[in-house]
Amino acid sequence: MPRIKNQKTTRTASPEVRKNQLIDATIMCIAKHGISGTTLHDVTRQAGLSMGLVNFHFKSKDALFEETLMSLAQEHRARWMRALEREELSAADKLRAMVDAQFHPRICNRRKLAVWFAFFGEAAHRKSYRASSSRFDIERQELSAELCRQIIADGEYRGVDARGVSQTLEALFDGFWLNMLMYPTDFRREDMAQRVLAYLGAVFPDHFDGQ
Amino acid sequence: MPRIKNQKTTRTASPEVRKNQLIDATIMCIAKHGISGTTLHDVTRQAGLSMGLVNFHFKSKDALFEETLMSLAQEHRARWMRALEREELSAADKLRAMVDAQFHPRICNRRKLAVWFAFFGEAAHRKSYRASSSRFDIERQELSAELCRQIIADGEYRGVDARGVSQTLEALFDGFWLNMLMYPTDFRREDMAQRVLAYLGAVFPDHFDGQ
Amino acid sequence: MPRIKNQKTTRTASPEVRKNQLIDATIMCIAKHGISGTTLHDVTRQAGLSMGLVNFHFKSKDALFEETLMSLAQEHRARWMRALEREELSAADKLRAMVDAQFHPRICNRRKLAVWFAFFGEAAHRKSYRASSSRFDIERQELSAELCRQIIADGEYRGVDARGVSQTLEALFDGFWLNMLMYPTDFRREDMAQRVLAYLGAVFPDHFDGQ
Amino acid sequence: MPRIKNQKTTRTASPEVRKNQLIDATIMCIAKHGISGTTLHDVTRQAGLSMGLVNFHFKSKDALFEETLMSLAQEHRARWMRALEREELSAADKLRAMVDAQFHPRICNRRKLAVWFAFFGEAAHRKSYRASSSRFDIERQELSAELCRQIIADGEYRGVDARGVSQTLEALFDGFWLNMLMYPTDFRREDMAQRVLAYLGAVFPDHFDGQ
DNA sequence: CATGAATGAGTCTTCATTCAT
DNA sequence: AATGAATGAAGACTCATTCAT
Repeated sequence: MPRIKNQKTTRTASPEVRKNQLIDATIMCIAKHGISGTTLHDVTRQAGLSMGLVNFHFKSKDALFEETLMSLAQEHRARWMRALEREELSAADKLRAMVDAQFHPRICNRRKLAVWFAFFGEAAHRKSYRASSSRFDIERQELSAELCRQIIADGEYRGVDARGVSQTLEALFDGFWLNMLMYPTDFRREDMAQRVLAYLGAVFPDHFDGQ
Repeated sequence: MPRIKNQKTTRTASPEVRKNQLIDATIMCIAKHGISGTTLHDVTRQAGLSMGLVNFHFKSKDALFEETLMSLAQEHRARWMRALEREELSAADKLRAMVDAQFHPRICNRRKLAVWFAFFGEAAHRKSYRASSSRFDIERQELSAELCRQIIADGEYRGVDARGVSQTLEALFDGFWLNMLMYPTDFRREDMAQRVLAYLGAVFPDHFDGQ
Repeated sequence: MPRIKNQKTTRTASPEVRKNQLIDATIMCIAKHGISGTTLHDVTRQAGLSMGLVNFHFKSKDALFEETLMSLAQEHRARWMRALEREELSAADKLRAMVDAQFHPRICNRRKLAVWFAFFGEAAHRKSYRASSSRFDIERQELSAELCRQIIADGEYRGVDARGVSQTLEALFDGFWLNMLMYPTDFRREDMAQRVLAYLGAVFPDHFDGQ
Repeated sequence: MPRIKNQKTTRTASPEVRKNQLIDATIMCIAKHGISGTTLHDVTRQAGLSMGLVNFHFKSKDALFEETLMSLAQEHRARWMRALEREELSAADKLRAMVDAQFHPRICNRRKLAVWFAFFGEAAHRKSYRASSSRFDIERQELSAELCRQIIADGEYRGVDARGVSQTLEALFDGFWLNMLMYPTDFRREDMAQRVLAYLGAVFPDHFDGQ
C-alpha cells in the first residue's frame, strides 16, 4: 500500500526541495494519524523517499515537526499580511481582509486544521511549539487591535475597547476553526466568515453593516 | 522524584475508587506530558499504584484515555446543566449561567484546558474522542440556541439568528479556552467571561447591557 | 542458533540475579565480539532472556557495560586483597601472593583478558571507564609500593626506589596480560608469574632468590 | 566546529597523498573517539575531504582501519630498525637504542598510544589486526633476544635466559605504554625509559649500570 | 578524480500488555 | 485484587556504502 507520491524524483535534489517535500508529507501524515501516530516511516513513504532521509535533512523527528509548524505558520502569516500591505484600503477593509484570510480555503481546510490542532494539543507542554505559534499570533493580534483603534477613532464607538475586540476576534478565529474541524457539516467554511463579520457588525455597525 | 500521591492505599479498594484514582492521575499526566507522552508507568506511579493495575481495571490504555475524556466531559456537562435546571431563571440568566459555568475555575484551569486540547488534537483522527465530545457539545449548543430563541422572542431583535449566535458562543468558548491555555497572561479567566457577555450585550442589548 | 544458557529460568527472578546473569552474558559477548560488536540482542540471547530486559534492569547499554567493568574490577580486587589481609605473611610473601593473584586462572584467562583490553581500548575517550579501573589500580599500586618499602627496609637494597619497582610491576602485569592475549602460545600463563618473580629476584635477590 | 584541516586542497591529488591524508585523519579521530566512535563522516571532515572519498581510495572502512594500523606499525618499526642497522654500535647500545625508540615522542604520545590500544582492544576478535601487529612484534622480539644473547655471551651472566629477558622487555614496553595512556601524570614518558634501563641494569649490571 | 545526497539494514530504546506469584 | 518482572513489537536514529552528477 505504499502511497508513493512522486515516482519520478530526480535522484539528487537540492536540500530545499527535499525539505519541502518532507514537510508536505508530514502535514499529510499528521492530518491523517496525528502527531504521535506519525512515524518517520510514514512520512518518507508518503514522500516517496527512503527512511534515512529525514535524519539527513533534519536534525531529528522533532526538528522536522517544528519546521513543519513553522512552515504552516508562515504560510498563514503571508496570507493575512498581503492584505494589510495594501495602502489604499481602509482600516475596516483591512480587517475584512484579515477575516477572509483566516477562512481562505488554502489555509482553512480539514487537513491543515487537523495539523494546527495537533500542534495546539502538544503546545501545552512543548515550549518550542508555543513559541512558533505565539510570535505570529501576537503580531496578528496587535495589528488587528491597531485597526480597531483606527475604526473607533473614525466612528462613534464610545466605550468600545479595541483590545477586547481584537482578543474576541482571535477567539472567534480559533473557536470556529476548532468547530469546523470537529463538526464540519454544522460549521461550514463559507458561513464562518459571515459569523465573524456579523460580530463586527454588532460592534462597529457603521463600518460593518450590510453583510 | 516520583510524586506518590497515596503511599498508604488500602490493599484492596472498590473498583470504582481505583478507576477514579487512575483517571485523576491520567489527567495530571496528560496535562504535564501530553497524550503521547503519558505512559502507563507514569500514570500508575502518579496514582501511587502498581504497573499492572491499569490493565486490570481498564481494557487497555486507550480505554483509560476514553474514560478520562468522558469523565472530563461529564464534569463539564454537570456544571452547565445545574443552572439550566433552575426553573425560576430567565433565559438570559440561564445563558449568563452557562457562560459562568464555562469559565468556572474547576472547569477552566490550566491543567484541564491542557487535557481538553490534548484530546482535541487527537480528535481529528479518533472517532471515539470526537464522539465523546460531540454528544455534549451538540446538546449544549442546542440548549443555548433555544435560550437565544426565547430571548429573541422576548425582545426586539429582528434579524438576529439564534443558531448563528449559539454557534458564535461555542466558538468564543473554545477560542477563549485555547488562548487562555496558550497565553495565560494576556487572556485571564476573569476577563474572558466579560468578553463573552460583552458580545451578548452587543447582540442582545436589552438583555445584556450593563456589564 | 540461539545459544540458550538457562532454559529453565524461573519466570521472575530477583533483580540481583538477573543483573548478574546479564553481566556474565556481556562478558561472554565482549570477549567474542568486542565492545562495539556486542549488541543487546546478543547479550540477551546469550543470557536466554528477552530483548527488553536489559533496559529494564540497567539504565542503558552503556550502564550495563560500566557495571560489567566494575564487576570485573571488583572480582580482581577481591583476589589480591585476600592475600594482603593475611597478617602472618611477610611483605615478600604478600608481594608473591599479589603476583599469583594477577595470574590466577580465574582472573587471567583468554576471555577476561579480552574484555579487559576491550575496555582499555575505550578508556582513552571514556572517562567513566578510566575512573572504574583507576580506583583499584591506584590502590593496588600503593599497596605494592608499601610492600616494597618494607622489603627495602628489611634488606640491603641501597638505591632501590620502591615507587619505581611498584610501577615496573604494574607495567609487567599489564604487559604480560596483553602479550598473553595476543600471543597465547608464546606467553603462557604458567611462565609469566615466573618472569615477574625473576624480575623481583633481580631487584631483591635476598627475598626472591631461588625461583 | 568541524576542524577542517585543508580547506584548499587541490581538486585532484595523487592517490598516495590522499590516502595518507585520510590515514592521518583516522588516527586523529580514533584517538579522540575510539574505533567504534569514528565514522567515515568524521574522518573525511577531519581531512577536509568529501564523504565519498574513503570508499574511493579504500575498499571499505575496515580496509582504512587496517591500513592505518599498518602505517602506525611501520612507522614504529622504522624507528627501532634505524638503530639496529648501525654496525658500529655494541649489542647493549643497540638495546638502549631500542628502548629509546620505544619511548620516542613521535611514537609514544597520547594520541598514538590511544590508537594503539584502540586496536589492541579489537585485536582479540580481529585476526587481521592481530596479524598486522604480530609480524613486527615478533621480529622485534627476536632481534632483542638476539641482542640479549650477545650480551650474555659477552659477560658473566650465568642463568640469565635471553628469551625471558626479551619477553619481559616486551611486557615492560606494552605495560608502560598502557599506564602512560591511563595515568599520564604518574607515568611520565621521560621516566619510563629509565625504568626499563633500570631493569636491564638489574639483569645485566656490567652493561647497564650507571643509569 | 571528487562530491554529497540517498539508501536501508542494524541497533538501542520505549512501552503496552501479560502473567506467575 | 494487586504486584512488578518479563516480553517483544515498533520506532527513532546512525552510518557504511552507493552512485548520479
